[in-house]
Amino acid sequence: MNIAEVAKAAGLPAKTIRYYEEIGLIQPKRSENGYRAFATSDLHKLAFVGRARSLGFSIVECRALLALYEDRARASGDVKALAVTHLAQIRAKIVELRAMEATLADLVQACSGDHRPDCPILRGLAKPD
Amino acid sequence: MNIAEVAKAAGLPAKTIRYYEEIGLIQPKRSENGYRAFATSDLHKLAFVGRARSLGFSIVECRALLALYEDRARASGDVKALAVTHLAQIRAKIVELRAMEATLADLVQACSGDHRPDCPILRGLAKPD
DNA sequence: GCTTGACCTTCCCGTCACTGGAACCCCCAT
DNA sequence: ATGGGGGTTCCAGTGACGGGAAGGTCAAGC
Repeated sequence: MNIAEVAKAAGLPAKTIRYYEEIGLIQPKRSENGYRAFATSDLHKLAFVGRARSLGFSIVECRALLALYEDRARASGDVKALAVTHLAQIRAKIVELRAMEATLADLVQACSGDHRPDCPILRGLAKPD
Repeated sequence: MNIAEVAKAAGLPAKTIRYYEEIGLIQPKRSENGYRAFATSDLHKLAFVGRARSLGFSIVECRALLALYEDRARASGDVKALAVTHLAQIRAKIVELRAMEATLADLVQACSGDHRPDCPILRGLAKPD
């Protein structure tokens, strides 16, 4: 398979696939003409990484997950530990965003939003309270 | 005021303040010895930007907010429009993260997390379902 | 056989908002 | 004079790509 076909099948841009090769996530063979020649296993890995990325795992985490995926002697506890840590990060981020949302929603709600210059949003940003 | 004092008062690292000067958010004067000499108005702007950043506004948005903050003839509607747009982005991000959280929590919940290799998390990442 | 256009390659720069570090200058106290 | 704690500039790196240039390759149509 050439890169465009794999890109379509894995749902990733070709640029991203080249990048993943560059950082060593996959090692596709090369045809005589220099084109990347992807095996089915490469496609599986790319789809795997794509899904992990869409769940917010970093590239470093994806690399670890991929290693576990490839390791038939893995312990599921190792996978779960990674996932649990990442889940905690997601939840922390949600808490952070919800705090921003609450503050901002209050400010927006207090602002008349007309042509006059008086603005509770700017006042809120200008003063610590 | 020198940079360390302003950094403490504004709650920003000195490095960040230098960066904000570099990109033109502030224009502190210079003392004869070449040190930055911050006015009270510089401190206010930095604190303002710091709070806007902590609400997730990008630097570009902060620049716009700062311009409105400085403009006595502003319309509060312009400020509100910026804030509303940003609020929508925050909410979209929360929705995205909650979807990740739900999927990941399901996978984690299904995984025994022991020494055995069978792992629903890896299976979930490997297959589109 | 030649051209055209779609594909592929590498390489380099830009993104965003900083952060770390090197190398050097300035000021004050001992 | 020396030491330490400021300050300064400049350069490189972060994460995960994306855009675009310059050029090689392939299949189809004329």
